[in-house]
Amino acid sequence: MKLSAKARYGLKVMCYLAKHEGEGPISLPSIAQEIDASEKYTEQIILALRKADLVQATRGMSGGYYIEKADNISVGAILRTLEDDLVIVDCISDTNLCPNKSSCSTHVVWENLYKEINGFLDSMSLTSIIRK
Amino acid sequence: MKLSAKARYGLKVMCYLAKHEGEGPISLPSIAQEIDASEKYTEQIILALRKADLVQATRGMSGGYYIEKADNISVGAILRTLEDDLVIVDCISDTNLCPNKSSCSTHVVWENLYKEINGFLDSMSLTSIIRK
DNA sequence: TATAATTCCTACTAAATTTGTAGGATTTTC
DNA sequence: GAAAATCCTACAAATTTAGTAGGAATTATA
Repeated sequence: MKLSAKARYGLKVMCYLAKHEGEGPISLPSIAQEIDASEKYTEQIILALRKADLVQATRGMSGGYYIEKADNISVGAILRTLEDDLVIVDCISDTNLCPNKSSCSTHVVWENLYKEINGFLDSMSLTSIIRK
Repeated sequence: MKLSAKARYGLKVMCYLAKHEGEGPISLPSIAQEIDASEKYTEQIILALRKADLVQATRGMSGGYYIEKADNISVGAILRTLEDDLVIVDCISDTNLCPNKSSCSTHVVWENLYKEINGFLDSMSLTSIIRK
């Protein structure tokens, strides 16, 4: 039940971009340096975030990455894209895996824990966590 | 952020034992069959639970495992013993890892998420989840 | 129009962790 | 003393995570 490095770095990236919202694109080297990871690794993380439409990019010289509305981006949305939808136990997403779903005492626990985690993380926006 | 098989099987074991509280010791082969895992693997899981004092055992012929007070055992306590204390990110337990703890926007998120998860799981007793 | 700085995309490798197996020691009942 | 059980530790296989690498495509600017 450890959070992946991808998710940890990813949220750092998003915080950094959120702090500089409206200042134009920020280049990969700057971001990688800020979060203290290699450029190549950082790139992969941002790629995922961009494909989930949480980050915007402009290519070419003087391009880079930026965030559009930090206030509308929840921590939950970020972690779900980097952490396999935050599915903590497969049986809650793939119902075929759990034929006796209704009679299983543990299934209820996983399902409620899943909701708890997601509810909590969705209640936090990027802006809310950077101003503290 | 996946729960380990150990934790999943472990909670199943505990539910099974809780359902038979007061009926005397239940042998490893019975438990392994119930949760659909090998005896050797099940044994390791129960060993951990016993060392955490969540399960009692009697050795020798006609021995086995049993639970004392299912009502006093929280799901949180079970998962913490099988899941590295439910520490989702190392910086929340090993403070040396996070020198800039106070200025780090993400640290607060992990810390609160940790509290949220533990609080939720601690609020559920074994008995509460098996009668449903 | 060439060049440099940038993002985009995919494949692969190394390290770490998880999952599960195995073997034998110890204890207790009958 | 034999059988049935728990106890304990070491190890192997499988899976996942973390990180590296290389090159294609795009764009500003000199």
